Amino acid sequence: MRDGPPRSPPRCHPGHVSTSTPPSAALAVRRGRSTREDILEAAVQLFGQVGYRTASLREIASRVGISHPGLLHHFPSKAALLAAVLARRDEVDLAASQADRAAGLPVAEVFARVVERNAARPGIVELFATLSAEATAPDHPAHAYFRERYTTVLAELTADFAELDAAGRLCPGVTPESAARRTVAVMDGLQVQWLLEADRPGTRVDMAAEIRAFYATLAPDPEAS
Amino acid sequence: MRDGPPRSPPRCHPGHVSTSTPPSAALAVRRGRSTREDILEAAVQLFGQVGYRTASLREIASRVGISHPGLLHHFPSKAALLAAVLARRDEVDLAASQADRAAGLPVAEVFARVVERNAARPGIVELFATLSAEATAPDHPAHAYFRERYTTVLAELTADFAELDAAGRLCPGVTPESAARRTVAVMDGLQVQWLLEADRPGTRVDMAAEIRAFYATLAPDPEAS
DNA sequence: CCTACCGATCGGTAGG
DNA sequence: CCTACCGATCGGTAGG
Repeated sequence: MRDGPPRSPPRCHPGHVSTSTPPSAALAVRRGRSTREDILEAAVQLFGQVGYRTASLREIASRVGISHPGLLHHFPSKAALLAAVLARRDEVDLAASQADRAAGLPVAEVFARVVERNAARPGIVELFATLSAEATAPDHPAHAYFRERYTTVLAELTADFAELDAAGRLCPGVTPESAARRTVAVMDGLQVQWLLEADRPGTRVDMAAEIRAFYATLAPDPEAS
Repeated sequence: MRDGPPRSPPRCHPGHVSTSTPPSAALAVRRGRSTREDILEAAVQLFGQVGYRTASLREIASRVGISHPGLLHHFPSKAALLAAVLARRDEVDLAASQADRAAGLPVAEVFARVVERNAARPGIVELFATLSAEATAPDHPAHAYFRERYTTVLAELTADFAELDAAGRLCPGVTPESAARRTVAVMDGLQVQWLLEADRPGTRVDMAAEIRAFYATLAPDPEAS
């Protein structure tokens, strides 16, 4: 039985390849773009599709158009590549969320936008859904990362809900910590449903809408009534 | 780098090994118990710990005390073993839930008990959390299984919530389908948090309590107020 | 960045 | 249920 990912030709980025590109330019097709970036992007995709452990450096390298020792020239080991992928995601996501927060958006909206951005990039959702389950194993190279990530996110969210609670806007009977856990859980769980429905676009969950509706049951929008 | 599971001696079942067992009986230690059962149990554990793709037949076989071709005598392929594991779980879980329903327990309690049973068997939780994320890939051998599973569970739960809704007991603004999706999502998401907290028992999520509290925000218990 | 190679491990089969 | 083996694939290294 074959379980691996289907082989695909090296991926190119939109705008980097045009029909007028002469065949002789094929080898230079990545010119002007860092190989490191290409590797990171391909790694996000494959880690997301098959998980970290099943993904092979050879497959990632081939999608970028280099050999696998070539890849190891940029990242000294498979675990180092994973770490770089995770660090990159954190940078990008954190920056976007902080911008939203700085713009004065309510916490509920900041979260809904995170989900909205995710829904536009299935590869990222696959990556985190697959990895967070895989990294549940204590000897997984991303185990510490995900533990810290969840601890941090839960603490931040708990603080946000505690603020709402102090303002009397948290539903009675719901503790800030419980609200935080549930919010993270709903986000994670909806992603699995969403991924499983990838091939029936019509009936797919609208993750952002669900999150907004869910949030409203925890801390009703004061302007809504 | 080594990513695989730590090697462990063949597992024995409580009650099957006593300190008075003579060393010469070691090879016959499985007598009286079906090898098939032992294989299934070991497979649940390893699939849960490292995922289906990373788990090896050799490791499972060695935990049972047989060779890997010996394992293939009982299950003709790795995918067949996975199918058997999933079928077994469905049998057991379905029977327990139907008994609870037949006993007249409200839907909320039936679900809380599913979670309670899960919390007592970390291996099963690991199995489903890991597999459901892994099986998100369309070419995974359990992809169809999990698609059907989610479709079925969501449909059943939606029907349950529609009944509550008809009785006027569903929170306003929440559709039965949305309530179902959220319930499943919270269960799945809490499991990931719970698994990541495996080594700090004190602060671990109480999954069943969270589910009960969550459910109460969707369809408040009429006797509670 | 390459070719060439290493030891290890994989699922499955042959043949008993 | 076993030993012995298969072709394929893995992460990483040597050496350039």
